[in-house]
Amino acid sequence: MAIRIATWNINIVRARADIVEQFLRDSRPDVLCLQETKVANDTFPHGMFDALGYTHRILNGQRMHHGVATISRVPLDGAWRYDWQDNGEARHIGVRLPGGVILENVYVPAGGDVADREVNPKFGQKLDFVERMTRWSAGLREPAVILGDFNVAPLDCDVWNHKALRDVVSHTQIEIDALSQLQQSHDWVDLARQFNPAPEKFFTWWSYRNTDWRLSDRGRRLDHIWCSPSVAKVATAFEAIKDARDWGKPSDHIPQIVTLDL
DNA sequence: ATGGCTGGTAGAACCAGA
Repeated sequence: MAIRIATWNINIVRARADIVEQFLRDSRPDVLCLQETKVANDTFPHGMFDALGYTHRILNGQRMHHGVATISRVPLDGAWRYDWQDNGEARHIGVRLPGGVILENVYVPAGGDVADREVNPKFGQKLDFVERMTRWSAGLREPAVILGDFNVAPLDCDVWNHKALRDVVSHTQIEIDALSQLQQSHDWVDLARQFNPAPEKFFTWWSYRNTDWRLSDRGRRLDHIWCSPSVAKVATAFEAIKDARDWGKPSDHIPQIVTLDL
């Protein structure tokens, strides 16, 4: 059975009703993992998803900040939520897909402005979050997909200008090393790069502050879909919907979709 | 040209995003 799984940092789900609907009508993924929903669970916009047939929803939201949601038109089994910062922020949901593979939807902390945990506690929290994820991942024994906004662009070709960004949070060596440790802990396969190998440039986020984001193309690849080696063997297609960066009032991130023949 | 924008909240000469 083929299942298509999407991830999208939606940057406030209630502000994006029109483009979420456009995406679901056009692309029809089976499962959509959202990050930065920025809405409490009791005010989540359920109606728009029901109307499109996405009747299975697992939420981990909070008012104003962070928040993830896993939304599906196929039944999901189980739900678990990890707090890798141990500070109550809503940044993770795990579910089990039909067929048994688990799906982990994560919003890694952005990490603030300064790449120094002594002067910027948010940067330390980001590194600690990834380190705790790594400990969890090292003990994981079942086939899995882990995806979402990891807020790290690891490769030189994951940013518009490697030299210009090497001291900028999201592309510093210490973050890249932390993400590499996480990846090695389960031999996670980076599906975007399986289908679009380096050194091809590949971005998933462009700042709102570029007046012509497509022309200046100052992007970064912050959003990722990783999977266990056994799952990577049955990944048959990968799409990034770059046009979504121009839809209506857009998110600054674009959706990506993987097809798995489970 | 790393903030030039955006949305939400509060009623800000603000905050966070990354």
